[in-house]
Amino acid sequence: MSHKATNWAVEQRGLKPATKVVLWHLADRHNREFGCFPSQALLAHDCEMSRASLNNHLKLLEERGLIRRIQSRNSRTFKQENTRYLLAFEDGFTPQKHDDDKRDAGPLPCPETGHGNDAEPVSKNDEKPCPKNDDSRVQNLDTNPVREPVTQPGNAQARGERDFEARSSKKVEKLFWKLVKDWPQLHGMPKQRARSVFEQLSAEEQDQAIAKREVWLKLLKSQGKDHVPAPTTYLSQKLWKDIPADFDLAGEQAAQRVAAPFGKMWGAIRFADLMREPYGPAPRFTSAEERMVADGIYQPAELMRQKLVSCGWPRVNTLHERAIRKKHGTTEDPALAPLADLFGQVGKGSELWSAWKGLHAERGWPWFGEDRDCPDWVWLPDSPCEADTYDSASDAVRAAMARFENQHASISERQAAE
DNA sequence: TTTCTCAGGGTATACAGATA
DNA sequence: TATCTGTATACCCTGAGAAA
Repeated sequence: MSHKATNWAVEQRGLKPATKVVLWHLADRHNREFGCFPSQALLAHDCEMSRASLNNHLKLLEERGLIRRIQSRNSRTFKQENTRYLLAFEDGFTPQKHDDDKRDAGPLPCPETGHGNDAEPVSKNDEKPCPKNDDSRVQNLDTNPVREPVTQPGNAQARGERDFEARSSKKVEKLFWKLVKDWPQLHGMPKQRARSVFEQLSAEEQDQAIAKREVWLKLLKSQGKDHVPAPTTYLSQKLWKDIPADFDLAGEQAAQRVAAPFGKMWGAIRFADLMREPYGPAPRFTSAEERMVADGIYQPAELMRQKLVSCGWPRVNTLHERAIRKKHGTTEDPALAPLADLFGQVGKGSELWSAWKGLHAERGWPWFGEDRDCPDWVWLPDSPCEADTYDSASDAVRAAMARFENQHASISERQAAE
């Protein structure tokens, strides 16, 4: 998550609430180093809307010039990959041109100008779809350009033949097998194409590809990615060049270690976030909710409280989501290590478990324990004394929380002083 | 070897409910 | 009552992998 991105998204004005939710979740998925590549299924789940609705909002955002979609295909398999979403605050962003731009689309929504141009209806219902529409991939299927697989790097000619003439084919073969040996998920797969691409690289690039392989694999792991691209992709796209300059094995171990889901460090990061005041998008009542409040079905304070639980701490919700749906953890924060030491395991369904659930409800915090995929044992703050020395599980939980809060406060003070 | 299903991406259309 | 909005469904592409 990038705070710059989410802050930027929150500041945008003149968008429909649902569209803003989509923008906010896109920003939430944005990574400063690697950009924004969420699948539509994930985004739709995040935004609690169907994929079709999501696409409508994405289109609106694109028309507003707030995002730009860049589709890509795997150079080896031609399979469509996750679309990259460029956000308008990113360096080098240029909005996608649309036919709609020919009309006066009005000012872009921004903090300075306030609302955009409302003179035109948002609905496009009166614009009948046209088979000639260039924007429609459905209507132009037969003309969709299909790129041939990348078999030669684009700069091969410019580089000249000198580099790979300098190495004997035997040496190149030896180096190639060194590279692909033990490559994850490659057992039994044909490697001729990868070798062909490898041979096209300069000697220097071949050495770099081999030298950077392990660091690149660690980088993928630290990003929580299950899939490891094939050697062909690694070589043809020269993916080792995407490794951030400050990312190395030592650094990765120190700063990029992944905190296991529901573990001590994961819990410390989660509770540290809950120590903040709610910071998600300000909840608003829908018109239906306003009517229910007016009819006395809901108390406004209670309804607002429920909404805060679901959107007050977006990072915590993302942690839950990733942990439960994908079994992914999060990047460790070494500064919180002392907090992680305060944690102990709590069994699902135990008295302590119920007490923790109660404390979450009391404080209006999101709780993850109801999900059926939640593990049977989860690390939660431990009480200073044995649990049976307290009058009740609730007292033990309060004591554990108090100790955590004290420790968290001193860490925050120390960080502020530094 | 062929066929089918799935998963990734997208748009078009009809419909129901909400709103002005 | 017309218009807007969100959703479901249908349809299209690609390649991978399983089954026949």
